[in-house]
Amino acid sequence: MKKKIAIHWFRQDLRLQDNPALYHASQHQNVLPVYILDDLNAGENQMGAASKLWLFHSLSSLSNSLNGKLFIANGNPIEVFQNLTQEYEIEAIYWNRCYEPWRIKRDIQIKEQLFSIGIEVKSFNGSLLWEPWQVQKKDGTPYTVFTPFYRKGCLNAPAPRLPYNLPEKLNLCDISNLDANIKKLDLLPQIPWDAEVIKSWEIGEAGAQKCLTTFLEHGIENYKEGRNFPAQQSVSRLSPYLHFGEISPNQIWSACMGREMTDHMDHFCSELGWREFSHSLLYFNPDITYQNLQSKFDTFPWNSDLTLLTAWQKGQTGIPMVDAGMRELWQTGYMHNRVRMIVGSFLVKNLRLHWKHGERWFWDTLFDADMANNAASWQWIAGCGADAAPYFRIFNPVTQGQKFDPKGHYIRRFIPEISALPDKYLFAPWEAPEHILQEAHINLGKTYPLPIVDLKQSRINALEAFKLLSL
DNA sequence: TTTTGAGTTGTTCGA
DNA sequence: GTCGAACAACTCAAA
Repeated sequence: MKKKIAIHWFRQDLRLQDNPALYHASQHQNVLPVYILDDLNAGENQMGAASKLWLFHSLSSLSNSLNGKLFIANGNPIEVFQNLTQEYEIEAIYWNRCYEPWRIKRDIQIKEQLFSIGIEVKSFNGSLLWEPWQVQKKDGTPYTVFTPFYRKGCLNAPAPRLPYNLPEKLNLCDISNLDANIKKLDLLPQIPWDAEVIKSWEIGEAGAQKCLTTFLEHGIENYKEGRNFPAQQSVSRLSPYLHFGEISPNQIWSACMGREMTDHMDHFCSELGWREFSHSLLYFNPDITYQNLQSKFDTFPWNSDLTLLTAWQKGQTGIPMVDAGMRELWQTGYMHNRVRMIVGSFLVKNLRLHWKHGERWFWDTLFDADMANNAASWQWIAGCGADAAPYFRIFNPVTQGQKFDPKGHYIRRFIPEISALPDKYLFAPWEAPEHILQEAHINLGKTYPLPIVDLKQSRINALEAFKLLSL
């Protein structure tokens, strides 16, 4: 006699708490939790190296929480399910919805095919505060500007649901040939660069909860201003956990609503609103990962000098604030939000390289790489995205450094070779007199690069090029 | 249909 | 050093 089984398909919801699909699946007699690495359908969108590393540890953590009873597979999900249905009596498959275009397309097909062989599929919202189709303008079309999207659209819509409790019972299947070996997914890098990078993170559901608690106890009190200073501990760093679903936005939202509503809290909540906005943009414009949202940018004269790109990627541009950011990314799999804007503006406007190069690099190196956030944010900084701001907003990495890293803690942490420079020259070493450089043991062009581009001239050039677009 | 107010995050220059 | 203006013009969203 075969046991009746419901599958919970884990995707971007690697948690047990507040997991709507898992909660409902748990009401079946037996639950088989499954994770499938699907590089096949992902194609060009398959996870980058940093994401895969995070996933490895996140799955290990999840598998532990499930007493090792997580079924792991590598391949085409429909084939995995077909194989499982041949061996076991699968009653239903549960999952929480994903919103990347390729996943939507795939999931629709899977749902149809499973339906045709008599298996029920139930999907839930486990990743967004509001479904994209729930937040629309009065005329039924999607918002394209953040502020009305969030203030009018989201905040006037029904409040986000409260978090689900843990399933009261969860009878995990003891299937005989359970393949729970995460190693076979080949997620870890060939060259072992990972040990150092994951040091600053506690990956998994418990780590996500700690991260939230720490932020609400220490970071939120000065969030509105403090979030601009990369050397301060004022941002939540919840983004990778949110991407993989080790925590849900509803858990965060609900924790925020349970506290005093200050300006700081309001600002933090609006950042969750930005996440919703990015997902809405991607949902209604599925090609924003490669297509300018504003088509007038299609004729923009991008630079094609890829040696500049390499210097940017390696944190060797000779402009400390930019290099510090790029090295933080490489060394930690993360970059502070303020610095993301600085390095992004620099790539697109000063080096005038296509935003797509930045999008791809971030996709490969960020732990929190997320298709919606990444594409929407790169288009935003490039000026071709959903942005009401003027084209002449070009960040000056020197000014930004002086303003937001005034003591140079951030720069010195990531660029030790110039750490002996006095603050006055730290942000623009090329302006330092020779004797100051000598005292700091710096030989520009040898121990630290000369700037690969003239900030002032490249700004003027970019303004010219952008002006031509609006003609 | 027309009108109105407003739009994440900046920089530079000159008083 | 500090402050306000200029940098342009457009489109969005709602009344």
